[in-house]
Amino acid sequence: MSADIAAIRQFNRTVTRRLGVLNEKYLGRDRPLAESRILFEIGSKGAPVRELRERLGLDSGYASRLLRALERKGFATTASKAGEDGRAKFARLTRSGHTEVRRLNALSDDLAQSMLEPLTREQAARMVSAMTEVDRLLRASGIELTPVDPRSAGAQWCLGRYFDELSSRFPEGYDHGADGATDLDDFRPPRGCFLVASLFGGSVGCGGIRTLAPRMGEIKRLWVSPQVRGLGVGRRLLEALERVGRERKMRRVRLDTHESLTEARHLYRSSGYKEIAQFNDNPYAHHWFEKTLE
Amino acid sequence: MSADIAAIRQFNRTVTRRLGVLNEKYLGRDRPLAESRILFEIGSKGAPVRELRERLGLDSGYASRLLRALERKGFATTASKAGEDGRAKFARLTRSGHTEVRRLNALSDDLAQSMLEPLTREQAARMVSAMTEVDRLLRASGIELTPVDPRSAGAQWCLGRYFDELSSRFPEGYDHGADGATDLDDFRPPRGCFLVASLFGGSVGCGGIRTLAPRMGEIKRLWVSPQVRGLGVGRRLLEALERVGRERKMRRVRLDTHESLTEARHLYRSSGYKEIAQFNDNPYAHHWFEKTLE
DNA sequence: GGAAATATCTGACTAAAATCAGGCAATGAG
DNA sequence: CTCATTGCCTGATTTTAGTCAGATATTTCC
Repeated sequence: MSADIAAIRQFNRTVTRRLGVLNEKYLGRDRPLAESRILFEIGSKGAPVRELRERLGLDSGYASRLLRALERKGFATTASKAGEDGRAKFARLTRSGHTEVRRLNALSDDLAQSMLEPLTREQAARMVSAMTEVDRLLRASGIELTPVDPRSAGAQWCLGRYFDELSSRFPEGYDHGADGATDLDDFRPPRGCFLVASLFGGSVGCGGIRTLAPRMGEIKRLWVSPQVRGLGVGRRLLEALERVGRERKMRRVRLDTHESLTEARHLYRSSGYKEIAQFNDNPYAHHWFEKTLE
Repeated sequence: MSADIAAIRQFNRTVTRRLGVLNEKYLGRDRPLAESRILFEIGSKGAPVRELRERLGLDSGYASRLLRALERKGFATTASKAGEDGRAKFARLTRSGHTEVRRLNALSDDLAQSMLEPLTREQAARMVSAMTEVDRLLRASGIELTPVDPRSAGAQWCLGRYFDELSSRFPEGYDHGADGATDLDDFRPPRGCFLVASLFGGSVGCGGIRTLAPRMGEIKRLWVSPQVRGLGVGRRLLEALERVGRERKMRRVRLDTHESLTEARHLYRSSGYKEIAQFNDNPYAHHWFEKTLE
């Protein structure tokens, strides 16, 4: 275990030295690195200022200043989107901003190339596959679960994605209205809890637990963003929700699922859930599960 | 290939975001990060100021300032070592500097721990082994070969290590004097060339080529530091020296080696060298090789 | 011994990164 | 309609990082 920690520290040292040097050399050449980073984050489709700040971990004043600098240089514009919250602003790249991002992308490619160059073909292949693995697992380990109000922006965003996905995966489609009007307040303390999984300031999953009856909980709305599937986020959410249930003195938790959601069914089975008889009249449920909490 | 580059860029993004945040959170809490880094580099045994500067890539003025700051805070002292070059200074930790480094080490361990924590046992094991691999190969790709004067500090340092190693590996020991006084000037242009391999500002390997006769070169002093063995540095040095030979219009290169240096012999064979009859009277040589340059 | 080179230090300076307090406009709850 | 909140902006200010041109002391080369 302590050998693991030594290995991670060694990795940390090497990587920050090597990437730090290269990043500055390639991307911070004639402009502050923070400006390049924010240009990247805006991306071709633009992004809400709010999100830029969160993703890069910037103070709102500082973020504003950087955007203003980009505006002065003619690389980006920010404006509030018509129809949406007029306070929130949205940053977009201008034409020359796009050009600039392409230039940065080319530099970034050179940077990557320069890391491969000195290696033999075999070493390069091994490095790339190890990097892919580290990237995957580092993202997994960077995901944090936070209890939030189910009406909060993050929770709402996840639920939106979740319902979209149900519509596209259920052969019969999905109508949120028909899904027995679930009261969001059920997922707020003290009757329940709603968790959001987040990575680098963005939401990548959610799940809620509510009280069905005394000592009996129900888990619903368990969703994991496609970009982080296979990293064990679903299981972490499930286990965290069960922990909440235990704290609330629940003895059993139930949940239901649609036939087409096979990964979910697999997750539930392997987490100790047993299939039981139908316990509700959810028109989209085909399987009903229950687990006794220790 | 372009997929490889995309993978590296993704790795770069994830890693700088994740490690950057954690490093600042853990190590830069109440002091500039550069100060923490320099404290680390001084280490428990102390270090020459020169080396600190090189390892961290700092301007001499800036390094001096940082050391002064640490001195003011009572964490380190710098003084010239008695008996050694009076211009060069040596930095040491004070008692409270040691305490501070221990504190930083503990934080660093926590940091590593925090990366493992959210993962399952299996994921953690995979991440650690992938990190070890990335670290190895990133160090390999960070190694640069530079032609230098064989009398330069870097070259001399490597040669010192090299001769030390010969003394400890040859059963009969090694006396540099007996090794047919090789003139260092032979390895300077235009008659020859001396390469040093360096990583993060430190020297980790070397090798030289000189002119034995018109159109005939000899490679000598090929050495790779134990800390970077197995990364292909020896082969890179050898190939670079051959390239120099080609540029100098040499048609063939020769070299000799001691019986006990089996890895070297393996390297030469697999690089296209053929064993030939004894061509010199080096008392420490048992095998003589030659390769025709294309 | 004198000139050139080396190793560090100092002062003056700049740029980048970041924080803080206050301000304004849009929004939402009551 | 009012008032607290939210999202962003501005000006003032600080900290961190880094550069550059000498200054000083020591060593090395001739």
